[in-house]
Order: sequence, then structure tokens, then C-alpha cells
Amino acid sequence: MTTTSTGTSTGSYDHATIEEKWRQKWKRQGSKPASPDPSRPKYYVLEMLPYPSGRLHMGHIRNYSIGDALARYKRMKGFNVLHPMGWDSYGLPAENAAIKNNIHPRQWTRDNIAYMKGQFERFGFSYDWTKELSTCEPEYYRWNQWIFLKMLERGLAYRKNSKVNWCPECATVLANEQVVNDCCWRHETTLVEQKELEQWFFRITEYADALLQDMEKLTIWPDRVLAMQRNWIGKSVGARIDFQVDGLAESITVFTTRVDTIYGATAVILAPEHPLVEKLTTGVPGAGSIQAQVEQMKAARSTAAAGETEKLGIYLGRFAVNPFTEEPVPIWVSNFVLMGYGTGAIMTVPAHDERDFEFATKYRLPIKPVVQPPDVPINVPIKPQRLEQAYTGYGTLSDSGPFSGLTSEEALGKMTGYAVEKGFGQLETTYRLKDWGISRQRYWGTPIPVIYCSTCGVVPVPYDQLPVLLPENVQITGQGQSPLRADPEFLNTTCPKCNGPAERETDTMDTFVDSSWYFYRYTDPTETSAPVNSEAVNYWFPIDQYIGGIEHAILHLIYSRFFAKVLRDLGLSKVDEPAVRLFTQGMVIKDGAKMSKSKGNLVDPNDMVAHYGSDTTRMYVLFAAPPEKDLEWNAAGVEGIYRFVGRVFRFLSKHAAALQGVPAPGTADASLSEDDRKVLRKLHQTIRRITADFEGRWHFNTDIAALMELTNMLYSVEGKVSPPMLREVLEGMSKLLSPFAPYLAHHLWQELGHEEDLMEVEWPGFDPLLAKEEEREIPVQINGRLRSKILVCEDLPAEDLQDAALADARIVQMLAGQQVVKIIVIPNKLVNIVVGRS
RNA sequence: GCUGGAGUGGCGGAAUUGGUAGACGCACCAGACUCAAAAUCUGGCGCUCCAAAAGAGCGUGGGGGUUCGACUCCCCCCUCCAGCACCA
Repeated sequence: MTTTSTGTSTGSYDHATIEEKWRQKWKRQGSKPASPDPSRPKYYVLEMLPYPSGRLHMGHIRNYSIGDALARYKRMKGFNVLHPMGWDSYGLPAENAAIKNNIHPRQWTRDNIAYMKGQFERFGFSYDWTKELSTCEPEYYRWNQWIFLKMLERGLAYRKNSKVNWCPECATVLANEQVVNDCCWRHETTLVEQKELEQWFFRITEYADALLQDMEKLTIWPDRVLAMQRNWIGKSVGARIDFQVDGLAESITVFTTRVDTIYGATAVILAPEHPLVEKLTTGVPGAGSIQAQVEQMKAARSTAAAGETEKLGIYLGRFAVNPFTEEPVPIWVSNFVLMGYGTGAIMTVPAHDERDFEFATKYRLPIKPVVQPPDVPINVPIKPQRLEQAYTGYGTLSDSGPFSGLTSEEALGKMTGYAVEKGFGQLETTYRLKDWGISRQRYWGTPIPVIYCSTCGVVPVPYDQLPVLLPENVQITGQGQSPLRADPEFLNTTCPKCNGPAERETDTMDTFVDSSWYFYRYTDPTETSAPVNSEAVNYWFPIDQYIGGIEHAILHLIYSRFFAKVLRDLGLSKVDEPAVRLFTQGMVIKDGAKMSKSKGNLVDPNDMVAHYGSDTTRMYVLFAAPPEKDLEWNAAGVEGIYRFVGRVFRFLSKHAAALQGVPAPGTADASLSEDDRKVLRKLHQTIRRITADFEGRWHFNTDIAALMELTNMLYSVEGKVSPPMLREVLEGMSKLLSPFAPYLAHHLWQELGHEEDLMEVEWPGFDPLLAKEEEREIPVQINGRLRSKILVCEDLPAEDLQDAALADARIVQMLAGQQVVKIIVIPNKLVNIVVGRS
């Protein structure tokens, strides 16, 4: 299908020659560095930076084709555009490659970057490479350390011993966000274990409310991303209530969002891991057996896979006193109560909670309704024995002492207030979001800049000793302990405070730290005195458009929002949110599954480029589906785009020489032939359509369809259009094509005799008068059914349109003997004649 | 279960405030060019009835509703995808 023609202007389409020519030219020119320019509106368009895995995949190409189309459009619209690219270059695959192939991770990473950068260039993506950064280089990661130290000063970084997620496959700790269905996010079938370790955490929970609140500013983020984040943060407002343990000087604090149901509480249930379990069971009859059962429950839970597990209960042999009713309720332990949420203890209200209902039914606990649904009269309480399921909605309180008769909404406030007043409760807001564990027991990451001294304790590395360089010659084992521990030169140091012998922290940071703020650094990656150049950041921020995959909806995008707030509070930036607009593109699917190495359904961008060229590949991924939807790969579809590109090329090749030096056409109606007017109209309609799309919903598939229609029309009027008009339309076409198929567009532009760079040319405007149709086919309906069509001139007034419709021969015939009840006339749209039924 | 999204020809998809459903592309069919093929150019192409044309009927997951008119708005239901999931 590719030819070996020389690529002369009359040959068939030879993408290889054309694209190579422009690639060389662009390479010679180099990137034009974007810099702050207050005289022009700025536009920061950002695509998520890739991990340098070795080569780009189709998902990347889709992501970057969308971003590049936008960047090119905005540039032509006169914006000062920042469009950077870099490398998220720390991470496990480099280490695994090192173990497997005996190559240093840095070497492996740099080789990959060099290769992938070549791919970027081959695709003609218009990045400002002067802003390139790579997170594994000290110029970048030293600022991870700097930010860490600032966070440490502010209590936003802290160390604690805690249960953490451990992936045996990765041999490292994972953040909660990296655990998917109890498995590792990178090893979907490897169950994550719980390990007790000393770890560093970022106090993201400090910003939980801000992260939730500021979502209101993210009005142009996809709903599903906002929903996922809201869900992940999981705020719930409720109360803590203390239940005194009968016969012990202890109380059990439960968390509830439904204090209004507390008169219906018939038990208190603890998580098996609850610290009070041992004390509570000491001295009760059968203590040994009870404790053994609890231990068994704990063990069963830690190995249980995801999914529904049967609710099991163990009665502890003790009672606690409901502070509202002052009646004793039994204390149980159950596997459905989670230690990691709330207080690890709940009150059970079987009548008003489905889980409690199930548990109470199984263990024959009393079910006492205390909230009446709005449609049931208050003086007819639901009989417990007739209760078939819990009523979980709000309603009116009954059997609730002095609170009876209140609505749930009223009761929540009043009863919490009462508990606070009496000293056995307090208002409490809980979050599902947990602090971000950032320690990783791996080599290829940013060293955590902390020193442990036996006399001074935890000592931060002084700022003037940054960066703490990652040593290069280290034995990478993947054995579950940071390889840095085995490097005495790195490990052993002196304490900055007392000068005594000390050890460095040997864990490295989660690589999500790297990608949480890289887009700030892009604005000036050469800054040496701070993580960011504030002047540059203040000019470019916020990001006007961020584009990437939905898979980062929680991980990267929540961490980035957190960092934005931290950097703001450190005075490094002024924005609350990093990106005002987020666009999440759909996945690339083939044979019913997401393209992936493991599924074996990859289409290699390199093969596509070799066969069809960059323009065809880029246009295909934009044409096959609207960008937010999943894209089903279809090899025959690529052929279709290739044909279109060739069609444009051949048309131009045939006419370009004759059009050199031809003057611009007049646009005065009278001077133009019918075909000239027709093709000019189509051009202006196409400009209108594509411009509107860039400003709106980005349905590039329909824009490319519009360009196909324009091309089809060019063929249909070939030989009938005047040379000035042909030139006008082809120039317009070059501009309209340039965001999607830059090589072809530049080629057309040059063939038409232009010296200037098409990228610097102004985006075409459209003239509504020129875009206007002269005639229009109007459907005529009878009782809503299409019966005829009439051809009338554009904007024909309603009365005339009605007359024309009623004069139509077919309509006259069909209306014979009918009673016309009403006629609906919508100018430029339709006529609908309503006739009476007889 | 909760949250978000989707369901339109053989396929990908189009229809921006309710107004000709199926733009554009793929596949398929036919014609031109050719000794022939490929490539290219041109035309056809939702389904059913009819030999065909003319024409008629049906048709946007299903059922109801609002309207002169519904892929589009309202109510109920089904299916699929994604995320979360014993969160008190």
C-alpha cells in the first residue's frame, strides 16, 4: 500500500517522504520555548506524562493526539501556549529490568526515554522540549526532598508504626489507593498482606474537607471522577457516643450517623481487633473460649478475599449501658465491624439498619422500631414481629423518651447536643480517606531525607545538604528490604545535630510523590533555588486543560490536588486547584478488551506509522470515536482514514502548481459562479463547525467527518471552480487540518506557495453570511408523518412557507376532503399540517 | 447494594435549544478505467411488503406519558460497562 514514488507533487501519497521531510525541518528548528508574556492570553495544556516503559502504546497516542490538536488550535487562535512533556521515570519496572537483564535502572530508563522521545518526534507532537523533565534525575527529585522537609516541619509528614499494605510480588508497601479489590494495583491477582511497619505518611486527611469542598470549583471535571473522589474521601457526619461497661471502669465509644435511632439500639458490637476485647472478656465465664473464638475470627478475616462474608457474632458475656435509655445492652464482637473505620465499635439498631437487622435476626437480638416512616401514623408503631426488613430512611421518632415526636432531622441535632451536654458524646466527622503512606522498600525512587541518630532521634537532612543522592552502585535484590540498607556508604552518616554516628532512612518515596507536582516544575524546570519559579507558576497556573486516562481518577488526581494545596500553603503558588478543566479519554479496546501486553491484543504505534504514517494514525484515533468514549480498534477503519489523507493529497497535487500566485477571490456574491459560492459556503460551514467543537465538546470525530465532506465536495466540483476560489478553499483546508494531521497540513500549505510556518498562521474565521445556505429542503408533514418535501429559499417567512407547503402537488392531493385543524410552521425547519380525524 | 456512564443499520458512529433518524467512515453491491487485477473515480446501500418502480408500513433496549411532533423531556423497567462496597 505504501508506494516507492519519489513524493513529487504529482505522485501518489507517500507519507514516509513527506513526514520525514517535515520531521527533519522541525528537528532543526527545535522547540520554540514558551515564556510568560502578560500581553497575550495564556493557555496551559497538559497531558499526563508517561512512565518510560520502553515504547508508546495506543493509549498514549490517543491521549497525546487529543492534547496536541488542542495545543495547535490554541496557538493558531493567538494564545501563548505551554505544552510540555516529561518522564515519570522512577518506579519498579526499571528495577525489575535491572534484576532480569543486569542493566542499571538509570541506564534502562534513559535508554527508554531516548527511544520514546524519538517516537514523540515521529508523531509530530508539538511539545516544548525545553521544558522536559525526568523525575529520576537529582535536579528534579531534590525538590521532592525539599517539599518533604517542609511538610515535616509543618507536621504534614510524620512517621508511625502501623499496619500497612504489603505486596509480596512488589516486595514493598502500598498506599491504600494502590490496593484494588484487596490486590496490588500492579499485580491484580496478588492478595495484599498486612504488615506492621514504621512508615512515613503524608497527612492528606488534614485536607480532607478542603479536597471535598474545592470540588465545587471543578465544575468542568467529569462527573464520574468527582463522584469517585467524593466516594473515596467518604465523609460522614455523625456522633461518638460512650456506652459505660457494666461492672468495669471502661466505656465503649461507638460512632454513628444515626443518633436519632439510639433508643432502638439493642447491642453494642466491636470489631474483633478492638483493643478493649481482651479486657472485657477477662473474668467472664468461658473467657478462654471466647478469646479463642475472637482470635479465630481475626485470622479468618485477614485471609478472606473480597466479597460478602457471612456475618458472625460472638457474645462477650458483658453488658454496656445505653446512655439515653440507661438500659443495659449486650456486648458482641462481629466480623462485619471494621476496626479501620469510625471507632471500631458500633451500636446495633436492627430496626433501622440492614446489616444490624440481618445480624439481629440471626442471633435473635430484639428489634425495636423507633423511627416511623412518614406515611405511617405515629400512634400505630410497626410491630417488631411484622417487620420484614429494616426501615433505613428518616421519619418521626417514637418510643424515644423526650425525643419522641421529633423528625429524624431535628433529633440528630438535639440528641447529639444532649449527649455533648451530658458529657457522654461528641460531634464527629469521619473520613474513609486515610493518610498516605509513602515509604517504599525499594531502590529506584527518591531517598527520604531523614537521618536517625541514637541520641537526637529523627533528624531531618539540612536543606543545604540536599539532594540526598540515590547511590548508583547498589545490589538490587527485590527481597523486601530497601537495597540501600546494604550500602554502608549511604547508610552510615553523621548526625547533623550532634555529629555522632547515625544512619540514613533507607526507604524511598512512593513514585506518586514525583507525579503530584511535576506540572508546577514544567513552568521552569531550570529553577535552582526552589522547587518552582513562582513568577512562572503564577503566570501559567492553573492548568487550563489537563488530559489523561480515567485510571488516575483517584490515585494521581487526588494526590495532585493535595499537593496543590500544600504548595499553596508553602507560598509557592496561588491556586487552590491545579487544573480547572480535566478531560478523561476513553480506553483503546481491541477484540473486546483493553489493549495490553498480557492480553496480547496490542497494536504497536510504530507499525502504524511505518504502514500509514503519523497523520493517518493520529486522525484514526480521533475519528474512530469521540475522545471521551472507549475506542474499538478496527484495522479496516485505519484504511479508510488513509484513503482520505491520500484523497486530500492527490487533489492538491493535481492543482497546486496551477494555483501558485493566484490572487484571493472576491467574495462579492455577484462575481462568483454558483459552484464557487457552493464550495465557499461549505468551507465556512466547516470552519464554523470545527471551531465550535474546539470551544465546546471536542467531538473531533465529527470534525474529521466534516473535512471529509468538504473534500468530497471539492471532488464533485473539480474543474468547475475558479482557481482563486480553489486556492481559498485549499488554504482554509490546510489550516483546518493542521491540528489533526500536521504533516499533511504543512505540506499543503507549502505546496500552495507559503513560506511562513503554518503553526504561526491565524486560525480561520468564518463569515455567517457566507456560511448561510441559499435554499433549503423543508419537510412537510401531515399529522407528524413525512408526506412531501419542498425546496424553498433560506429564511422564507412563515406565511410564505405555509403557502408553499399547501401549494405542493402531493400535499394538495393528500389533503383533498380532509379538515385542516392546525398548521405548525417552523421557518427553516418544517411544516406540519394537522388534519381532523374523520 | 450505592455512585457514575452507556444502549441508534452488518460494524464504528452522526443528529449542539424537541423539528427530514442513520452525517462521515468501514463492510457489501454495481458501474467507469484496465487484456486482467490492484489502485483510483462514480453510484447504490436501515428493515418489511411489492417482480420492480411508485407507494405503504415498521424502526433509536422494553413499557407508559407529555406534545402538532420525542433518539432528545417525564415516570417505570431491562441489559451492559466502570468505580466503590459489611463505612455504622
